[in-house]
Amino acid sequence: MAYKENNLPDNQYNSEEIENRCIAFWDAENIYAYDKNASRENTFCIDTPPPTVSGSLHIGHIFSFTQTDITARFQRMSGKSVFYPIGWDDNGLPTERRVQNYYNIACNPNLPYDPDFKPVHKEKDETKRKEVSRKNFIEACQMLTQEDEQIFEQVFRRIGHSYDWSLKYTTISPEAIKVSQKSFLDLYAKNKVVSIEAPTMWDVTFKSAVAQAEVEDREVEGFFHDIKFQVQGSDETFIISTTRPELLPACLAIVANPEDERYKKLFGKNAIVPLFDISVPILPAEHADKDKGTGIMMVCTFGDAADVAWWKNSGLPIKQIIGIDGRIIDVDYGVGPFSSLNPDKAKENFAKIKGMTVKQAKETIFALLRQDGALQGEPRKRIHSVKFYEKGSLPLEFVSSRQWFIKLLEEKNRMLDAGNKINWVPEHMYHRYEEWTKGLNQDWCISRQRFFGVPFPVWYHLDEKGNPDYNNPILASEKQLPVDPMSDTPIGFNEEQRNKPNGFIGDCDIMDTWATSSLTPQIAMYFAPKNVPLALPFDIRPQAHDIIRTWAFYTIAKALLHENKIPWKKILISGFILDPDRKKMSKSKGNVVTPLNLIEKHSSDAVRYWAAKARLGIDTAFEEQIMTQGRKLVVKLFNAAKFVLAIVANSNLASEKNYKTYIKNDLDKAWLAKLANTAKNAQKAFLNDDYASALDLTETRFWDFCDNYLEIVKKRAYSQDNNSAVASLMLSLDTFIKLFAPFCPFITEEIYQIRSWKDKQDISVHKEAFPDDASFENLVDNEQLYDEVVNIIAEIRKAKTNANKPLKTPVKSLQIYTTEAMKDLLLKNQTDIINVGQIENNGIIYIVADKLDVKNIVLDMNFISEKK
RNA sequence: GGGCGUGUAGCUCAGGUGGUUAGAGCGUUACGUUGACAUCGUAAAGGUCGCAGGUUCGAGUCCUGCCACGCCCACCA
Repeated sequence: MAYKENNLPDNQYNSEEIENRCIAFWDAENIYAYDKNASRENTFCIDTPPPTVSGSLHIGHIFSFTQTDITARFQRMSGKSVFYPIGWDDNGLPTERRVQNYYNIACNPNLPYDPDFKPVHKEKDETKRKEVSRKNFIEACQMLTQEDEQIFEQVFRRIGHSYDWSLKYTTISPEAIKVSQKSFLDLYAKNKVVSIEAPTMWDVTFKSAVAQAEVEDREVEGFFHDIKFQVQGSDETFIISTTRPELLPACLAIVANPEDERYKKLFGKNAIVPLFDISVPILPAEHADKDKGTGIMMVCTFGDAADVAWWKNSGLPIKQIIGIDGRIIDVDYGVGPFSSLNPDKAKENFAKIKGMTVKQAKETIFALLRQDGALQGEPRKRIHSVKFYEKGSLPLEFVSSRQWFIKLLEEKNRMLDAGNKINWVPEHMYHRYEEWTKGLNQDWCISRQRFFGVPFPVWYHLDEKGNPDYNNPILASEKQLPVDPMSDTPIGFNEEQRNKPNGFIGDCDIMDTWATSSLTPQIAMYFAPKNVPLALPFDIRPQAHDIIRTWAFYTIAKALLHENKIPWKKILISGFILDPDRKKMSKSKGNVVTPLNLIEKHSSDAVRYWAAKARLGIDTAFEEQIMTQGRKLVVKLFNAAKFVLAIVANSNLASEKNYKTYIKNDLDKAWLAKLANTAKNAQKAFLNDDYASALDLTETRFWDFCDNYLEIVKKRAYSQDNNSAVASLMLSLDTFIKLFAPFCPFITEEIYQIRSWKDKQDISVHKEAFPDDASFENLVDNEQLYDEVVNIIAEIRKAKTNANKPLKTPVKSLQIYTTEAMKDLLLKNQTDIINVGQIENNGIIYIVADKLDVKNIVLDMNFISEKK
């Protein structure tokens, strides 16, 4: 397709027009298509982060994704076939939460499917959420994510990311589900995944298990309650300080440090739990700290991870009183673990908290303790940190349930090895990975009691009484994938046998979203054309540092367990965008500076410039002024190009493709030597993953071009003998648009397309080779000449400015001190100096010296600018 | 408590292997507008390079200690 009807430069820079033109052109010409015929060595594979589609795009996304795009574009210009897929991570809890709020619905898996239900967006709906079936809920999730994904795609296209959109995937797509389920089956076959019933960290709001990596600590206000316990069969008492009095009925035992003299005498005896009169043993335990609280504590099922750890070795029964919804469940005080010495009293007190939330139960128990006289003094306030699910609002509880776990604890050393083989940029980010891996203390819980995600490809036999046999799951065969055990039937059964004795049930859980996202390289390859030379390890994984312990860690784990390989050779860690107060930028403020607003205000190229200015791994404060600076650069590029094109149009070389042969002038060659150096250094910086330096170098040289070189050759370019100057300007412009192309793909493409010396082979600047030494062969010489001329001109300008005179004020005379060798060269090329400095005939006196100096500049003080 | 990072001009940031008067952009001030410039250019002011020691002929750069800030992890009755 033709890039533009009329290839003349526009009068003014119009970012939106150029952006729309480029996007349509790139799309039509498939500029960024992955070349499947390239060999693996000639392919650059990127494991792109699939953004979570659960709301709006944040400026932080634009920041880091653009940095990756710059790298991709450089690699493409270096001759690589770039495998640059994009996907949307749409499965998982964030999506469910957004869907619940957006449509004001909630999933109730017990309801039947309603084919007529259509979700409608509800703005600030205060009414109770409408309950819908699992299938209706999943459909609502699909509907909203598709809408969100279109918006994401528009923004990513507008900012000029060079993905191959034909490789687009979503993590909830049947194909991704297939890859993810296959991964599960492979791990099962390798005995790396198990289902066990055990106390697990549990979010009561989302009613789901969570993994260690999704947990964060938060400082909350709590109260120490001092509670008096009586030793059974004696008058002795002791005080326990606890922040969780509501767990009193779940108390299993009392423990103190074995070395604690105060309590040694109690070991072997029993204590009476107040209010419930349950007799519990008093035991020594290493994890009890003499100096904390009163030195003696209760172990409950389950107050925290220490309780879980201790319980595992204790042989004592579980007393679970907190249900999956965070409310107190019913228990029997007559028999079993809750047996009370005074069942009526226990039942009466327990009835008062049954069904309550943890918070309500805490208050009720507090009041009961006070009434009972077991409470000593007033509760004491304390700030302590408590574990939360990162997306939750209530503290995590430990709830015993059956969950699938990937056995990562036994892989710690191999995980450390694998991490070590990967090149971390910046290097110190490896420490985060290392520390997290070393500190791992639980296997990876991958089951979630949610709905919108990848189902486990698993069913269970039901025995004659209808009880499931979890130890011998029925696995889907690979040919069946993707499979939903809640609607698909296992091989060898018919649907009639579902939920019937001697029949089967489906596993109703779904997988942790990371269980699928950790397969992004495999998913991307699955979506690629068949029989292409793609394989692990990919070349790079770009990502931010907050998800090293999740995305990076889990992806490394999967590649290791499945293929015994590292997933990528290099991981590039981007920094964060911070608020001006240096906190991580909040979503609320993100509303003010949405990516699209910024693009419209400053242009895509300018926003990209802003992203490119930041170094990898470094958090930076958001500063919009950098986009303003970027826009100035883009406008300058546009204007300089227009100027050069106008000069070329008036020359003999207007459509001369082989213009380079006309470059003969010493000063032009000296300038080109500077430019060639810049290209070489920019390339070096790129190869070092330092795109920011590449931009700095290019930008500096470009302003030098505008401020100095263009001014120097202007007169000569308009003169009769102008071929060398014009050709040099052509080469300079061609070089600059290639150097800037990875950063500013729009303006550079625009200039590339409207050049008069473009021919049929010139498809796109983004298909051109990045400038190297060969581009300047035999065209560079004596760069020192250029430096000297620029210095001389600077001195002349300074003299004029200091005299408060216009720059076109004529110079009557000046003395140039320079070396013997340079003197001849300057003399030979002095026309340019005379032109730009407005120096009168025979005004320059050369004096041989050790180094350059300019002295005794005499201005024509009678000169008056015409305008005044 | 452990680990990592950062601290350079009013602001945002650059400153391989230690080497002459420490840089850029923005902002401020003054002047100008030269054949492209929704402007652009020229120039000026502005820094005890967090603090204190040490190594060295020489330290923003290397070493030690301290301070401040940020992030990650662990503990948390």
